[in-house]
Amino acid sequence: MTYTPKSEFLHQMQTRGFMQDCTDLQGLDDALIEGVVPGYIGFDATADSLHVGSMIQIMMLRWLQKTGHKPVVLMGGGTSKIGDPSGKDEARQLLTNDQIGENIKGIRKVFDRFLTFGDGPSDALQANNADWLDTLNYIEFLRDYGRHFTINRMLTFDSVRLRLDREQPLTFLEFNYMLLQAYDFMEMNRRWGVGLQMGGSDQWGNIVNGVDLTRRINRNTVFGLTTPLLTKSDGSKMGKSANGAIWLNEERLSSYEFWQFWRNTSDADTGKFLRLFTELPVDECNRLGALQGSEINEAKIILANEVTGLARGPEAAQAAEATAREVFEKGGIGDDLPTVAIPAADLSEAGISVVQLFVRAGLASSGKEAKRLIAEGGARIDDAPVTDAGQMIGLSDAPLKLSAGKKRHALVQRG
RNA sequence: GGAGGGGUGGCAGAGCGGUCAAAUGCAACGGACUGUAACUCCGUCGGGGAAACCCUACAUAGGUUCGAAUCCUAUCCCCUCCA
Repeated sequence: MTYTPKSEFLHQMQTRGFMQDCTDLQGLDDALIEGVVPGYIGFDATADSLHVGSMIQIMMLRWLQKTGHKPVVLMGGGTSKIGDPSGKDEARQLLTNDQIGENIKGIRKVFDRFLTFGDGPSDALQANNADWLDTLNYIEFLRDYGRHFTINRMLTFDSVRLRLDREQPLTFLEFNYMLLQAYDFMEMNRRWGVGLQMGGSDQWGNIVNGVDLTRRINRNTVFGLTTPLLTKSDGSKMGKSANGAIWLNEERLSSYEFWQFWRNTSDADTGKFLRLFTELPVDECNRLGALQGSEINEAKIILANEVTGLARGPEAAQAAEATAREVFEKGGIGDDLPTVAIPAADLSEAGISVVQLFVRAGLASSGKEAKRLIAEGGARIDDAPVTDAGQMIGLSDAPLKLSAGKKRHALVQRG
């Protein structure tokens, strides 16, 4: 019953663990063998970067390109204007066009690392759904497309049904997201012959709607492919750390910290992450992931190097590793540690209080927290425990190493 | 439109006049153990201050009280049942 794909792309996807569901596995496989298939994934333009939660989709686009097809990055410039579709939290504040434009630029920078853009047949293409959604006319939309969606069917989709079952509100706006996303797919099929939409498994319903709509309106057969919802072995969603999200661009998160995130992968996830987020051969990923005891630490270093290499460049990965070895294996100082310069204007005669120092260095989110850290004995300066929260520290041009616990370090100097 | 229930810290969820910066669980942070892992255990967990101490907080705005997350009034929002 299980179909074994012959195309290089699907073969990779299947063996590496990217595949959850496909609308028609064999059909897609045939299309991929027959010629170049443009495939897209949509990204919200709600921040100026993406974080590791999107890595799996990014890698999928990269594989698509690597196996000879055409990745299309769809920026949700249009859909981002109406807010958060799945936000059961407080409504997100509306984004201005300028903000969305800036966000798209930032996200593009992330993709420039992973994809090759251009005009060639398998070069990546960037699209923005504002190009067609902004001018959409409600009446015409209803007349031409609304007729193709039945409420009966939409109610059967998990994304809708679960919400209704749980008696959580599902707004009309949110409900319409599905239609807009279906419209995106159809429009991109019309414009560029896009034949595949990928996404997380939570997008399944939206994707299927797009496939149906494209068939009805354009009379073209297109496909959908979803990835499993990625969770860590302890069941939590991946991508968050002490300081917040693990961003892919360096303006938001230093390469050293990015590297550390991967270095700290738990044993149980190492093999899986290697398969999903690196391009090492699957056999190698499996071998590394199966290492036992402290040996698996080498696998984690490889993971960190590979992923950091992709997202930040090989030099960044090397620098991060060198610093990590220096800091963790020798207890020294590495150049690549996050460095914070404190302007001389912020220093008094005696310097700056330790508490403030830790806050400024980003190792504590408030003075209270810094004091707590000190009281608990977790705060160190150049490896000497800080005992007095009231202590004043004089800074010079030579950096001081601040440590919060055993893992979090930063450098501070006068600047 | 009518009747009832409810809005509490990052989340979940107690409290229902003082001892409440608010039980408990999860998450987070520090420590012990280790392999920069997991598990377990211990501690911490609103903000400012070196400290004494002070300041914000239990949907919003008022009020009653010596004293309110707790009572009253109005407003907003959510849920359930009926029409």
